[in-house]
Amino acid sequence: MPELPEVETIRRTLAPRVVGRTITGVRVLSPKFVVGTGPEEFAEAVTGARIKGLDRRGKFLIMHLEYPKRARASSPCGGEEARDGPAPGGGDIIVHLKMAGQLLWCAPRADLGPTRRRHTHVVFSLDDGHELRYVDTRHFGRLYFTGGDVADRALRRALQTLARLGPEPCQGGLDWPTFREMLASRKARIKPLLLDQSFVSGLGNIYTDECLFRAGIHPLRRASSLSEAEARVLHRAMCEVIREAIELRGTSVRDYVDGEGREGSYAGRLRVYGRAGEACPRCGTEIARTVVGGRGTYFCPRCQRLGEEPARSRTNV
DNA sequence: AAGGGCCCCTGAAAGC
DNA sequence: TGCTTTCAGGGGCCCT
Repeated sequence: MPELPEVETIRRTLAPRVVGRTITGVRVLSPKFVVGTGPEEFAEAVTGARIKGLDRRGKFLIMHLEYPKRARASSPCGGEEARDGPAPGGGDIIVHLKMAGQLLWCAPRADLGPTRRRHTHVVFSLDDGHELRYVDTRHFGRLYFTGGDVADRALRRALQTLARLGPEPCQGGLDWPTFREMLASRKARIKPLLLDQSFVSGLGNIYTDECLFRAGIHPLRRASSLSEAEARVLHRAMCEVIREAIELRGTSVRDYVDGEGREGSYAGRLRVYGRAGEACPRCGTEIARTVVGGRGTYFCPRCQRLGEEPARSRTNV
């Protein structure tokens, strides 16, 4: 469940290790993780490329590649065929870790244990002797190669999603008056809306619950029903939570580790997520758990009131 | 536009 | 103890 703070932490730990390095080899152990091109073509395409930069957008990691000038290997079918293949010498690698993906920088002989070994899907060899391994126990994550087949449905989909990401919820990505306006035109419930990456990008299930708790807003409130003051408080809560989580290098519940395999330490700071039945740190009421939009949702029923709309489900007299 | 449901996938936890 | 079932979750996709 890497969300913005985790992906940013991974980016920060990996960047100094891999930027400037040249990829000397690629092993694709599970073809389905590479989108946009076949495993052999992928390996052939990016071998020899230099990692020019490592960026993050929302929960996506973008590995910018730079290609040396090289003579096209002569095609067995003759030169004319080359135009139909993947774009020669081009393409970046876009990674989405989804639930449990890990990008690990390590020594080539590093033993990451049986579970990770079993779920190592792509291995990049770097020119300084290290490796960058893509490990994913849940098999949800993907590596998209932008130099691949432009007609590939999954690739196009991912690029479109990336292009349509909403602003980041903090660090100058979004000021609160704009946020207030964005909320005002939406009837959706606030939690699913914050999870919508085309609305704001980077929030996942954990931080959404934390932000709403901090702002004292019930996850089922309609976005447009939030007052100006509430919008402002929520905006501030998002900035604070994200900033603090990045400072503490992310939240490790289950699988998350950074680019060097280290856990983050924000888990101890979570106030509601995963704490059903425990006392609310603010008022002592038991933290409740419910399901919103199919996601486990934690909140304090006293600090986060649902004032609006009569709960028509079962308001026993 | 909004929302519900299913799917992908497997380790961990709960249930028996 | 050990086997079986349930659950978690980001996001695509389909349907209403």
